[in-house]
Amino acid sequence: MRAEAAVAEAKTGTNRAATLGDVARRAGVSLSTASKALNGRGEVAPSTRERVEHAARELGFTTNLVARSLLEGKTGTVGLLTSDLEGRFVIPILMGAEDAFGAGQVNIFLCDARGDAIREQHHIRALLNRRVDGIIVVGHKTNPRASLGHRLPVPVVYAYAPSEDPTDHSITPDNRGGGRLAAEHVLSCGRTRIAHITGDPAYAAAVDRAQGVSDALASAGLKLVGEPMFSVWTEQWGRDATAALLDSHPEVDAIVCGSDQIARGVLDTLRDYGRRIPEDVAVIGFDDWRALTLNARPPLSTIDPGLQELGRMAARALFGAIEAGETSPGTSYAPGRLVIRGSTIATR
Amino acid sequence: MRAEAAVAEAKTGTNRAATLGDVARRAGVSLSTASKALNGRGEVAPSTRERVEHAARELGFTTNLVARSLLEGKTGTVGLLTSDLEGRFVIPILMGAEDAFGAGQVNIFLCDARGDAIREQHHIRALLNRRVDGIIVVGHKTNPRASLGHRLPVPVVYAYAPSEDPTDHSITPDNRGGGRLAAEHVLSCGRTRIAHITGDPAYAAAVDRAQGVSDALASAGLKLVGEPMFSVWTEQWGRDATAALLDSHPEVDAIVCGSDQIARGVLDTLRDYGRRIPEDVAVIGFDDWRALTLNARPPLSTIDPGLQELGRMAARALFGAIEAGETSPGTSYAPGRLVIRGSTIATR
DNA sequence: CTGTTAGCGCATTCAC
DNA sequence: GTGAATGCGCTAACAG
Repeated sequence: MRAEAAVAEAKTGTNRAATLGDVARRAGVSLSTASKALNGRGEVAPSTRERVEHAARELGFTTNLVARSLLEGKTGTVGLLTSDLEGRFVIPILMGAEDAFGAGQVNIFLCDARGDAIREQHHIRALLNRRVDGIIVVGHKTNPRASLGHRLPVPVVYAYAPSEDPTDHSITPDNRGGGRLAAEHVLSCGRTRIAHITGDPAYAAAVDRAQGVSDALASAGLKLVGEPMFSVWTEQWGRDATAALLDSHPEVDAIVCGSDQIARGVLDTLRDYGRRIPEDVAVIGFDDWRALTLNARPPLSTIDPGLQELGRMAARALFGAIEAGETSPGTSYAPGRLVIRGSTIATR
Repeated sequence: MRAEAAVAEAKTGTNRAATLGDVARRAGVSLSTASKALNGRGEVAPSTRERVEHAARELGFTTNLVARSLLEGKTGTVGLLTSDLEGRFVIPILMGAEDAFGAGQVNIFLCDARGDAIREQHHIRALLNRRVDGIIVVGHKTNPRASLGHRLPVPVVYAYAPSEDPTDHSITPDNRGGGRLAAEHVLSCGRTRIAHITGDPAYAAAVDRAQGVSDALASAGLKLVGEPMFSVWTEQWGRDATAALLDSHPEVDAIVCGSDQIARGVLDTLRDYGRRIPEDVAVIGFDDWRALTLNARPPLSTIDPGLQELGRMAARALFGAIEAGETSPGTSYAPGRLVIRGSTIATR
């Protein structure tokens, strides 16, 4: 028998956890008085409250939220449905949501659909059967995704990947703004011959960031050196693309990258070709993936997409929707933030 | 009013979700018959079962697990308490646990204590109040951690970081075995002048892996070139350590690294010094952090610590303990796996 | 101020 | 085969 069970048995005469009834009996009051005393509702004589609290402490009583949930019709839980946990984007969002909720006594059910629609449906069913108060759907790309529809009995907020349905509430990173920030930064460093190497054009993130870069250059009356170079999100591509770029446009003095991984590859090839960073060529990444940026040579300037804040925003939006009984439609954008390191401004 | 509420109202005459009572009424049977019909318990006439199922479908009835939990005294939920979500170790473990449980209709509450003991206590309280059936505690280092004690009313399994208390049930990576695997591999490649560069000696993982490396060399009648080099878990240290190593022991023909990050730094310095990899020096990492290993030049051989499997083991252990009513004491080790890539065996 | 009563939604006896 | 009654643990009216 587990130790606690023994304790409970010794104290209550049974081997189950103490209930409010046990507390009431021990304190010599009724159930409802005990309830009021512990929850601070209604008028209870200070002396009784004290007695009840004492009894509760002695029995190790903790209120059964399952029972309370059944009664109140709200559970104080939400589901977080992700399509791939492996992706590193989900985690900061999850952390943000966790801490926005954490304060408010909400607990999160985590479900990973592994990118499979069937499994997603299955999880939604399970969450609804558990009577979660709301659901956050986190995608792994910023491309709009299918809506869960409006037939669900609880509010839904879409994070990272916005819903295709504009009447849903979505929160997604401001990639276009982030691209603009990156380009404006290298412009402000006096660079004028700027190239852009980025990832898979099937990702909205790649396209949006590239657009932001173009916007910034256009505002400065400039154009990109060559065309934006789209391919895959890897260091390898960063290396290869840079070699090609130096061949065709040796005059380049800054490279804005679509991701930190690509930027790492870019740095490698620049070194191999004897270009000094940032003196000859400035490099800036995107994502602020610390494991990559902090250890680069030199440390990589980048755009922090603010995912944790995005998670907080999602949690707050969902919370508001739960209170209000419905979500407000529309897409919000989580702002990115420029992080300057040695790859754009020389350290000394 | 949300769409679903409207639906429910149209169908049941109220704006709440359909209950078993609604189904029973609509099917013209009693509550208990409806229950039996839907759960396949007891003897129910095929025709009435059909009628009940039909009614349930029409009303969009889904059984309320909160009510069932209250009744059965089990919730089918478990808590996963982690001390830092940022660390990349937690995620695969979480995934493993999710999928081991997923099949069995168990849902996971995720809690991040951010490495703070107060917050940890707070989360434990919350989880117990929600009447989880068990808890998995995931640490971010493999150093033994404080036990939650045996006074909890539910079983606890410790994953990654084992409990200090040997009567708890813990599952942790076999780092010593992993170190051995790594060293045996480079030995099998014909290397004999082997060095070890690794991370923070305050981490049991560093010490255990180093021990495994020594074990393997000793079995082969060899000794490490120089002493194991301990410092921090960064690429920067990998680079610096390698430079020092090549200075003091230019004859080195293999470097076993304590992590993939360190290995990446090692590769960089070897290149800078003109050593060919793997012809002149073989390099092997640890962790199989794909973002780092696959994009290294050449791709990095490494040890996959099997964290997802560790997560599954933890989930199964917890599940067993829940059924049995108590955990079996002891520490199990999740085995690592050698992953061979181009940094130890030349590709062609 | 305190106690009695009535459910929340469901599964399970036990009679019929 | 089916249904009425009971209770899981709790809170919220109400009555005393």
